[in-house]
Amino acid sequence: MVTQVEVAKKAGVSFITVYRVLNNKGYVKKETREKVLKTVKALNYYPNHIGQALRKKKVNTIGIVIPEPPNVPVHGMEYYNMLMQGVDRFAIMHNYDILLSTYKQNDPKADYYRLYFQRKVDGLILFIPDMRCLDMNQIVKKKIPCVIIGERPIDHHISYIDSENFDGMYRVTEYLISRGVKKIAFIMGKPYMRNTIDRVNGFLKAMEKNGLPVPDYYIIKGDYTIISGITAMKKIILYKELPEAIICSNDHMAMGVLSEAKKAKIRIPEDMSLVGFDDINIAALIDPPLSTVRQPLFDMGFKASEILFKKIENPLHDCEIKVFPVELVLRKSII
Amino acid sequence: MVTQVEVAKKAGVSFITVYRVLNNKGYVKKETREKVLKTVKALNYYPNHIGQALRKKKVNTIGIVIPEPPNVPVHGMEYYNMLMQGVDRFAIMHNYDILLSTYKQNDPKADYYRLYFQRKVDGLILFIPDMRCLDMNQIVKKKIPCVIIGERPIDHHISYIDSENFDGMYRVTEYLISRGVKKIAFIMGKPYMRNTIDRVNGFLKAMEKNGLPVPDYYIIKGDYTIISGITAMKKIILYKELPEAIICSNDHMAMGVLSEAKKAKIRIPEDMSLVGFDDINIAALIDPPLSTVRQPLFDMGFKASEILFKKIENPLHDCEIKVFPVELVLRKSII
DNA sequence: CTGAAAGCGCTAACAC
DNA sequence: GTGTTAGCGCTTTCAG
Repeated sequence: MVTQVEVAKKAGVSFITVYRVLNNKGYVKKETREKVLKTVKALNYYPNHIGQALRKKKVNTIGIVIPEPPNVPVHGMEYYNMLMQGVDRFAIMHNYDILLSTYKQNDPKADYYRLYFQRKVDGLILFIPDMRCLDMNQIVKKKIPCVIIGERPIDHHISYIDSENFDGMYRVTEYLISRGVKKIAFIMGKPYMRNTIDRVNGFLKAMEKNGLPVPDYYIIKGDYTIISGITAMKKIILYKELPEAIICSNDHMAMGVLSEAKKAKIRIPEDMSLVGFDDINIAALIDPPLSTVRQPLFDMGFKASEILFKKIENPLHDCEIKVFPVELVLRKSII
Repeated sequence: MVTQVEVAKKAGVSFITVYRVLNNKGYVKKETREKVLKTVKALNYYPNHIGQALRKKKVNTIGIVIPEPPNVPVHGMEYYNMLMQGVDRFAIMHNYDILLSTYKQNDPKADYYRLYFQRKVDGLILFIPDMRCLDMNQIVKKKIPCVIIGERPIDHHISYIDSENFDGMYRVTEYLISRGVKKIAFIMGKPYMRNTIDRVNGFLKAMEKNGLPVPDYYIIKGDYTIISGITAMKKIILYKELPEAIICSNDHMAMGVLSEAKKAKIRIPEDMSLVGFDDINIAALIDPPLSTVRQPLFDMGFKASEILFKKIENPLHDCEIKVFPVELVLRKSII
């Protein structure tokens, strides 16, 4: 392995000079500097990150904690990728790398903080953590630099990023109503997730405000997977009367509904309007293109990265909370 | 930060005893062992990975090198995710973590090996690297533990994983021919990629073997993006006569073709059959569901991880090459 | 302008 | 059974 010392030997100087040249610290004679740089190139020397890290107590690495890919039914991998892009972009700009850590969903033994305690990372970004299993006290007690995306811890000493789930559903429901739609069914996501609650409440609020009744059987359970959309639609088809619209808590379930509707020769949007949430890439490509609510995922990831970065560089930095606005994306699945 | 020494102090032993307990090395009295374990728990001590790494010259981390997500037109993020799942599964089983590194496509200055030279990782898996910019001599000269997925270096001292691209296209073409289809157009991927060449050759071989002519204008350029599928289809529509089938080098382009076909009121499969490659998740969900060729992506990632692991644990381990068979997935887009 | 020496947390060879 | 000591590659303080 090529070390400072080796470079120094070859260049006929002491290792400290090598250090100074590479870190622009202290004065080094021009010729010496050039000689050093030449040997660095010649030997293909890279500063050993482990040595640096041990000394500086900083590894310049961010940990992203994410459910195991096979169990990513929540919004699909695409959702996570978009967030990750944002995180990565900011991280690269500030010389951080990204370490990936997956955990099994609903596993009470999942060790969300391992990478931090091991000092493999300087801080963590948790993507939609399973709040039933996450011990959030640790974050505060152990002062773990940490940002949560997609959930909202009650503890006000924890930074998080989310989007206006309530508002998005509220607005898209209002839009449907403005188009004359009255009988609207709603398919929910996993019941223990905060965004599930917010989304259904946004829907209910809009209905209530417009004096529209929502019978119990118009609120159908789901779990964010395509298959749960299919199941829900099967149930709905059995109703005496089709709703005029179905709003789904995410795009995946809307796709399940759509495929089941096609089987049953129910035309979208002629017979029934359909709405999703998230605006995953496929949403624009299916037939008919899906109306949905877009979250600024890239920006959310980017911001999370930024907050975490500040916290790492300055542990006294206050925790930050940022809730991003969402955007209605109206496509042909709505009359 | 909690260190071995602190644990030792609290437990009233020397740090080496702590080390022994945690690593099951040498003999430690039962009572001492228990006392140590208790303090480890009490203090929430985790061995500092950086200290270990410096000493053992091993970071237990695998680097995955991947094009920047925004520029992942090749097969879409989904493709990479599936590979990643496989890599991750094996890695976790052997106590490795995964560090992500992105590079800009077609950037001659992209530093593919940085993470390794910095000792942030013990080895690298390159996902479909841009062979125009990759200096492969380095892998051999610097003995970088490395596995390439989706490309085939000519140098026989480099491990790689790929799938039977030629065979897949050959078989799917033969299948079409067996269904009575004769006039088949083919949309190519990026010209500098090995799998592009293999796929088009598989197609040509099947056509040739069956004595079917392929006029030049039936081989259309593309670059694996949806948009290039759209462009290609626009061109095809202008032909005097529609081909009886279009085979695309990947599913994304097939989706582009499909959406353009719908606009032009060309029915799939009644007016024209359509075939993709990869079997990304959406393929089964679009209308009509897309016939395609599936690569065992998870297994490919898993195997890559395994080969890399062997190479890291034993640098003398021979390089390995594994080409996975593919599977025809016949759906309704074919007559 | 350049260098010597100490120490980050851990492991491993060697004493007691 | 338990402890001492040296050293991994780097940074930093203090000398010259």
